[in-house]
Amino acid sequence: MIPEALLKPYDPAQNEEGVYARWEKSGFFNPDNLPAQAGLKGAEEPFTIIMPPPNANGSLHVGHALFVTLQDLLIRFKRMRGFKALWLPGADHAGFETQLVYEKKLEKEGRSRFKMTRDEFYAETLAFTMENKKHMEKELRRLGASCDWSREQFTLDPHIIKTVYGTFKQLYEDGLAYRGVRPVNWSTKYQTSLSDLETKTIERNDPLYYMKYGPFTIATVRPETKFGDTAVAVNPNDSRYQNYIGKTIEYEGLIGKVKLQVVADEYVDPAFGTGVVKITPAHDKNDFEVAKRHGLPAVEVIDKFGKLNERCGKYAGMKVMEARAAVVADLRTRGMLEKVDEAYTHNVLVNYKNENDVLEPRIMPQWFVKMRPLADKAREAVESGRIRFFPDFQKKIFFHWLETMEDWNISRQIAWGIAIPAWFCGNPNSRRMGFAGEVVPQVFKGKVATWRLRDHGFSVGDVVAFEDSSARKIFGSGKILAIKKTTVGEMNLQDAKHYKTYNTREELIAAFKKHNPDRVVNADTPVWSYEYEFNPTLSKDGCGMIVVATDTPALCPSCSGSALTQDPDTFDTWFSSGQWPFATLKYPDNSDFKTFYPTSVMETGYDILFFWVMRMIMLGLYRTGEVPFRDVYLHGLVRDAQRQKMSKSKGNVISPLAMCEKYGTDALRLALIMGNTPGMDMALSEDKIRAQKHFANKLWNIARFVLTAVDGEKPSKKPAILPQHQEYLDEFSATLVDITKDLEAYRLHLAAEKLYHYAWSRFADVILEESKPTLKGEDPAAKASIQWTLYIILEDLLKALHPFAPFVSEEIWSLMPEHRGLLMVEKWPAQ
RNA sequence: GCGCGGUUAGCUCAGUUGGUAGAGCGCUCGAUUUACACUCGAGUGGUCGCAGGUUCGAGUCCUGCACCGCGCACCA
Repeated sequence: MIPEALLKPYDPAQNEEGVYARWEKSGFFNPDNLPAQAGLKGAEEPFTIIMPPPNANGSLHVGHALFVTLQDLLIRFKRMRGFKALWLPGADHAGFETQLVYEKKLEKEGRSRFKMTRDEFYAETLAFTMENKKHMEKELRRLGASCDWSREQFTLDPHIIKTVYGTFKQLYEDGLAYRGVRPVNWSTKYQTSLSDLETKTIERNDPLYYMKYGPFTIATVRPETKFGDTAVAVNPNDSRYQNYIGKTIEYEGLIGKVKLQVVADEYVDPAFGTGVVKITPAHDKNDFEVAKRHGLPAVEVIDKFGKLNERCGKYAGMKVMEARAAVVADLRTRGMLEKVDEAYTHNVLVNYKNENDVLEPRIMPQWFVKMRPLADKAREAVESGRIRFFPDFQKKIFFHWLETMEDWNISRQIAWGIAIPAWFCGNPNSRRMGFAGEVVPQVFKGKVATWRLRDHGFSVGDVVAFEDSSARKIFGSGKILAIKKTTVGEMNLQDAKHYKTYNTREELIAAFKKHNPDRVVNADTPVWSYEYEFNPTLSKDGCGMIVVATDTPALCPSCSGSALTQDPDTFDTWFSSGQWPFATLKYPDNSDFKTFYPTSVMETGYDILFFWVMRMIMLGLYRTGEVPFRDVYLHGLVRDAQRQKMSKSKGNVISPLAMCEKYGTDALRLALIMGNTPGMDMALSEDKIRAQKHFANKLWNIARFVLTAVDGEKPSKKPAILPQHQEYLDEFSATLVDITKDLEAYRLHLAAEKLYHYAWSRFADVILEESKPTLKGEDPAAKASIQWTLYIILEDLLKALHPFAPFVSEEIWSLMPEHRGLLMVEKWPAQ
């Protein structure tokens, strides 16, 4: 008998939910339950994919559908090949991004996070996120994700946080995480710093102002920062300005007398503007670098709200653009504005999530992770082939990035995230400096020499904390008595006790170099010498100790038991998600970690190669000593039929769930696989999805035809097979071997296309047609031969198609005679 | 500026190691008591961006150029 269901047309929307429920109920998504059935390898060899946790702040988009399709394809394929296949799902709290989404929601309701307490805001965002997480999980099921829900993780789960804390503590103790005062990308709108990756540059038109600076004219787009100038710079080879180098210029500025040193630096392009640059180290990254090279102080003039501060005289309190207009107007009245180039185009740094949020470079105390040592190991892992990239060319982009990378700012001033496990004794911004000499339990006077810019800005009379050279231990506090500038060449060898006592200048220079390998040190390197009075108990404001711990420490271990204040900042979400592979597997002791790590494949979009993949490689290698995954498969972006980026505002968004309802999940999945080359963007149109719905229907009808041909019975034993039919079987076997090779080599699109063409153009259009006369004919031997052949091919075809079109294949399988088990755990039909 | 891709049929794209140019959609003509009209058959349509080179043979390998896209770094 032919199953009645098969006689009706195929209706994916009606079948799919039931099929998914059967899979989930079977427990086979959990690799621990996989049967050691005949022919399987006993499900012992692991195959692991950690799912990139979708942001739990909205609906799944077609990009999510793509990764679900690709990863589910790989997992189902390996599961059928007998592997202990684990696909571990998760959800991401997505720190800054979710905060933006939630703030937008608040804005619509006429509310603002700045009018809420931090805890209120956190609680509301958490509730919002957990609600979205539920939807998200439902949608993943709708897409057919055969992931192990029993192992699902959320980025704010307590054990994840514990792992993240452990990594941070280790980085801190190894000197790779440090609290530094360096320029960061500051968002005045959202009141947080952002990592370099969270920024983008956009082209903008701003007037270029030519202003008088004493004897010079200087071109700038930011005249309002002039109050933070600490020098002017020229190119050392610029003949026009040779006489000024090293001199100090003096002139009457807008808010009083200005004295600026003239320095020579290669950074200055003599061909641009007038060849003279104002140096504003506190509000420009390049200027900061120049300042570092020449030992110039950094003077902050813009506060965290983007307003000019008290150093700016009558301009204090004005916002940047307002101040710019005022300064320009005043310069003009006083004849200090030479000209204005209105048609000047340059690039400005903005928030990558909001182009209207122009970022302000500011020097702030933040947490940084030293990239160089981690990057070198990551590079080695890829160069040696321990991590492979698919497609291979993506690794060149990866290498290029590793070369140009700067230290990673991992602290965010946002509420929605994992709190940083650092505690300050006293003011978190209390200033610290290196310590000279031995620790002695009594008051004494001494000298310390340092050239690190982070130690700048001290004045006589300041109370500072003294730390050891590893910047981890605080000895006590001191009061600065005098500050003197000198150079390494002029330094008294005994003054440099901070770095030990040296016999020769070469030894001293070598020690400086060792202390900071990133920097060129020679006899001209500027050094500050601080005379101080050290007092181990002097502690007006706590001792300044920073405690990094995985559990909340009680009291400061350094000074006499002062209370500690936790760092109010949170981690960059990528710092925690960078640890996702080993954190989700519960490093280091859980059996999951031991079984499934290193994982097999990391499948994700090339757009987060740097944000995520690179960080996982670096942090995974650092924490576990092993690569987090062996293969990286990078897919491209899904664009619309005209290759335009999909966006709500353009109205060209294809909603994956709507497509599932309309054409079936299999159709959507097939459309996302076929014609999608690894690492390249793809164009997706509704037409393409519709075409794949036709394919699913074709399969349904193939099954109906074959089952009709065998009268609904499985042929009981193999008859003598006619040579022509044997050819059909051999040809199909060869196709399956070919497809298997494609899948193993991540040529997923080719595998799908070959199966499609075999099923449709070969099996249906030729073999089934050719079989018709035999089936109707009078030769029982030939009939038995073709019946057996058709049935076997259909079985294997369904198995091979299952990873690509899991729903329709499983549904047909369930309608086949004598099939009790699930197709998803059948043995793959080729070696 | 540095780096990475792309350029193949009207459109969107495949083409794994060099061996007679492919798919889907579209278009034209035809078929029909059919497993399937969500169908079948036939056809239309390409000097594979340009110029050289290697080779018996190049869409595929090498060199140069052009255009498009992306990433990084950016001139105040």
